[in-house]
Amino acid sequence: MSVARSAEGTADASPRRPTLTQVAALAGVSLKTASRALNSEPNVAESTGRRVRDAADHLGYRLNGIARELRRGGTSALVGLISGDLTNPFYSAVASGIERELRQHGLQLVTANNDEDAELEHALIDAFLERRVRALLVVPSAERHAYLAIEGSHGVPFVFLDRPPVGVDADVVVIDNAGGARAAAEHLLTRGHRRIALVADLARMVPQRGRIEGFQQAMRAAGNDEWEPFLRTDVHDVRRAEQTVRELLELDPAPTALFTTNNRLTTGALRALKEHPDPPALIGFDDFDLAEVIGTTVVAHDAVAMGREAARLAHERISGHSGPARSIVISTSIIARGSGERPPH
Amino acid sequence: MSVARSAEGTADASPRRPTLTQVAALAGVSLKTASRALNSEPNVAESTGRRVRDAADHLGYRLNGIARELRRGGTSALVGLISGDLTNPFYSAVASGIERELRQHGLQLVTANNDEDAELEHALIDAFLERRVRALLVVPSAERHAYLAIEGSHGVPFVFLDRPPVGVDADVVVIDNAGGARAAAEHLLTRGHRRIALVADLARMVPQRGRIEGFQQAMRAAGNDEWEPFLRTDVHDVRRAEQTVRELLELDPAPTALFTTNNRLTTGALRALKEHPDPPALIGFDDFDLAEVIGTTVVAHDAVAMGREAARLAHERISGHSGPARSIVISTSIIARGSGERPPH
DNA sequence: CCGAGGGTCGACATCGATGTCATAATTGCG
DNA sequence: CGCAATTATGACATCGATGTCGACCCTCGG
Repeated sequence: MSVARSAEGTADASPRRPTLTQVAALAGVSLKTASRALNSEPNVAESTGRRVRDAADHLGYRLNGIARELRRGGTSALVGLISGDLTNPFYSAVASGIERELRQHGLQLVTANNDEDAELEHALIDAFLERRVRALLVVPSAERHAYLAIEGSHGVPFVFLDRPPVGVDADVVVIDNAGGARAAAEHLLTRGHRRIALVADLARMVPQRGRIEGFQQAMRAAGNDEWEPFLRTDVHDVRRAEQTVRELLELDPAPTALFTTNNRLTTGALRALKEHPDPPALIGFDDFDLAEVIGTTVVAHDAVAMGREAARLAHERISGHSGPARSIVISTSIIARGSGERPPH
Repeated sequence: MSVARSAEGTADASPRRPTLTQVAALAGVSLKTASRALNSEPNVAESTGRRVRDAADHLGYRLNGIARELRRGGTSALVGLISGDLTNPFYSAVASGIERELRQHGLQLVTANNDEDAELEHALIDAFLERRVRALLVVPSAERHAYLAIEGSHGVPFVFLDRPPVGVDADVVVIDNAGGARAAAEHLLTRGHRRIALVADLARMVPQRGRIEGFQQAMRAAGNDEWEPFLRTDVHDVRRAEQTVRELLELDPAPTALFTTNNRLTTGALRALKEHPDPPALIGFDDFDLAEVIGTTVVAHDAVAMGREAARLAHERISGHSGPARSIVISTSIIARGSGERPPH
């Protein structure tokens, strides 16, 4: 798989954009003086400055940021983000947090979707590095990132979000997956549930593993093994989640509670439970807009803050901070809204 | 308000990234030959090519896209998107559609949030133009865009989404707002509703006006004026929507149906109706993930397609298409899920 | 009246790549 | 075998801006 390195393009019957040289010519000054005037540098006569600015306005001149960046050291003011599809509210919340934080530092966000494909992700990283991004934020799909090792030494800071990198030492911001899952499990155990179904996404993904393991720990600590027949992993989309939950509820005995390990799976579960006469208790990982309306108990966390923190780490590195890789953990909290408090039956 | 033009930055104890000159030196060839080898141009001896590639690998060389772009005509492979906050699923769906389409053409998406502020929007547009984006996609907040007129003549294509530009002639992709609203109104009228509340966002925004007017038209056509006391506009956030709906329901007589003109307002309405014993009928503009679960009737449209179409138009312009401004209308459809089919009482 | 110092301004090199054109080495063909 | 065509390579200009440095003019103090 390859990412096109340059856009195709033909066009250009359109007039070329004026350059600083043309502005200077029109104003009757040298290139350098025009540059000084437009950048408000000192030692430009008042009248000269005005002539240059008038000429620039007249021509519709706009500085060429590419040329400036090249001269200034071949590095742009862009920060790249590689994540999954933005229609997933988790990713868009992260992107939003990043964008806001970057803007405060005069940096701009470039986004790309890795389609959860490791090869595409690698190609996108290459493309971003060629584009000389100042930093790269990645919600990785790839299993290994050893190929990035050399990058660190060349000074492009990487920050990983949600999933730690494998084979590289880099800053990372993750959610307290195990803690959140443990809390959810205990929430259900406390209310007397024993047959608790765990519906999880791809077990190869680290956050999912964390949630599964946190849940297991809590069960073990409570001496409960009745949940084990109800473990379902590698459920990756809404449809399959719905189907999986339907099947779980037809078992005999059926589970009296469900824990779904991300927003997609929770959506699927809600569809399956929609017209159920006597629904099991439900807790979902990831909060969502209408959870309050539906009355869904969730393990909430602040995805926007996650993006913000990642951008902050990146900015610190850009500004010269060097030191060992740092790790930030975003805490979780249970928000009880009813579904998680239904008793077993 | 101003957008920083270049990132601050100090850093740089880190080794500088190797240049093509260094690769060439290590391989013992000229700069140009190294360039040819790495770009797989013809007329490079097999052995020379290998030496150059080895040298490049050895140094961890990566092409400087900024320099290349400058040489290639001072224009990048970036396309800018300026919209509202990505945590709003409408904007993130649009962004997702854009990103997917652009990627197919080797273009990359740069996003910025205008915070629904016209001045910031203007500054962002300036910043993007300096960065020499190939095209700019805008979900505008600003009331006027006449200041862009000169840009068109300099060849940076603009595409406006959701809201048509004012004072400029440019491609645009909009939703069939009036049609969707009319359909919603008729849907309710057909079921016998007369006292129908209209809860709308800022009336100064064109899409909102379209929805309000479509609704009004349908009411007029049906000879119904009983809805007029229940018109509420300029409700801009979830909290106020919830409050507004609560107030509406306390009126005597109360409306028997509600039409909310975007996803935020629908969310607010759903909160207000949450524990209502005898809720009014409800139709919301914009579909959402859990609408099916909650049973909310909506005026749906395809926001991802909207982004895709906008990106397509932009790409056509980039590729040389010139011609009059085009306008694409995204159609809407009512998805009946129960809430909109409740009878009056 | 002269030299120092500061204010204006311009010539030229430079960032890192690619395009053009010239040159040397090789091959091809009659 | 000799001359044209082809291949392989390099020198140099170039994209559009900014940094360096020096030239010039003016004012001011001694």
